[in-house]
Amino acid sequence: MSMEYRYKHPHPAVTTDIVVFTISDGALKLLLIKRGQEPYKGTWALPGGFLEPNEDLSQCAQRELQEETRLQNIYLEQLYTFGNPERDPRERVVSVAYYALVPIMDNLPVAGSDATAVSWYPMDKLPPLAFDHVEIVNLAQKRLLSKLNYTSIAFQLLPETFTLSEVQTVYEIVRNEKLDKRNFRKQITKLGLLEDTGELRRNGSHRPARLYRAVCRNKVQLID
Amino acid sequence: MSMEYRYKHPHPAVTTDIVVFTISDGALKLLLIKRGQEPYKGTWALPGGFLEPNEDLSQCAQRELQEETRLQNIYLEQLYTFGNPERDPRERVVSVAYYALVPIMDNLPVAGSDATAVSWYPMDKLPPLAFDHVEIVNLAQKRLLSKLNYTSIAFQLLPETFTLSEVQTVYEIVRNEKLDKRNFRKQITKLGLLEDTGELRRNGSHRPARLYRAVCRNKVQLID
DNA sequence: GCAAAAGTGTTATCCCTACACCCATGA
DNA sequence: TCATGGGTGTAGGGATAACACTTTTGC
Repeated sequence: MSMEYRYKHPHPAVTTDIVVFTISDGALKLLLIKRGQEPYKGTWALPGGFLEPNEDLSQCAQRELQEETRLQNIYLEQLYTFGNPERDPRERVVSVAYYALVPIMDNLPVAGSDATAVSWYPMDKLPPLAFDHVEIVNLAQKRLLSKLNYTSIAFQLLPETFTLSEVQTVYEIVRNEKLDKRNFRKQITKLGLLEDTGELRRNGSHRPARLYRAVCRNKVQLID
Repeated sequence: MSMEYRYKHPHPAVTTDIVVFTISDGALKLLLIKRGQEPYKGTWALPGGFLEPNEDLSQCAQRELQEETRLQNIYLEQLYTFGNPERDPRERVVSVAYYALVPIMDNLPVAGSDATAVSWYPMDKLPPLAFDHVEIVNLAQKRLLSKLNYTSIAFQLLPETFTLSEVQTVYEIVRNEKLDKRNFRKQITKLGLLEDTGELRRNGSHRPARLYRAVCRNKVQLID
């Protein structure tokens, strides 16, 4: 394809970048991709790419996300749009940033579609990032933290069924503080978002834990 | 200028649209502009326009806002980015929406730079809007309402100095409900955001009201 | 029986809500 | 003196925060 696209006025390129969070090994982690081309070749960066002519912004983010993780039904929300004229050395690029939450899993998928390196990094040990991606990541973390307080977003970081201790762990890791077990359970159950599955999980050599399900896992809602 | 801009891949046009709110005559009002050209010629629309090659997104919004209102130092915040491929019939347009808050004024400026009609509409009597602007306006109103609860954004709708009753009026109009005077005053003063100017405003035939100033009017901050 | 995580209540404090009257002024 | 909006306090109920022991299981 050597076709050219012509416009009477200058048009910036538009991309989406996705901040993909998950929790594993007791830490909040971020999905990064090692760039295979200039600029910033060899530097870690957020997954993302150019907007196709006939897709909506969220479709673009979803497509890019799936190309990197092969994951379906991942929670995805628009974060902010970054348009500093200098943010990409090649040309003017406006990037619509999204963030995504991948549920806790035993085997985190990282298979990239091509030979590029893909890896989960703990938020407190991030490598240097390309472009203005540090800024995007910081904003996403701030948003996640504050949404935890007034929405049911935490369940997007949990699998279909989970124990109350696992919910508490999500809150503790994202907020980076220990919480009181009894108070936490009172609060979280009072919200009416949890349904007891009636099943138990027998884990190690200790009392089994009740398994719960989020009443509406498909939509994040305001609470209180 | 008959110059053409060429790209190897299709690039959408990028615009900003601004949802400009103010309060007057006891109602939340929105600044609208009657379109002078197709598409949607003669229909009311949000102020906004194309991103220039060397300006940041917020600069673009600020510039468009100033061209319509001649106002400086207006609070401006990015809202959301709209990119439905069908949202503009001419070409693919991605619009970064902002919202702006204009303080209560006696003489609201509406002088457009050119001959276009510019007008403030009460939110409960909006005319039909061009493009997807209804959607943008609804989202902005929702955002304003929720930010009122956890930030000091209300002071952006007030002049330099103001009475407690005026603050209460802002809350009542945006939230569309009456509030208890004593409880409101206790809450708002407890936040530590208000500074007593020591001056009084003598208004009508009643006791004069104390005038207050927002401690940090230049930055909107989280409260609680 | 012992280690390890699950589960469970009470009390003191703070915050929110409901509610009604006096004050200072201009006409 | 009257009409108008400005200004003030208290009491009851509900939410929040601090705090420790028993239960169930696997080994």
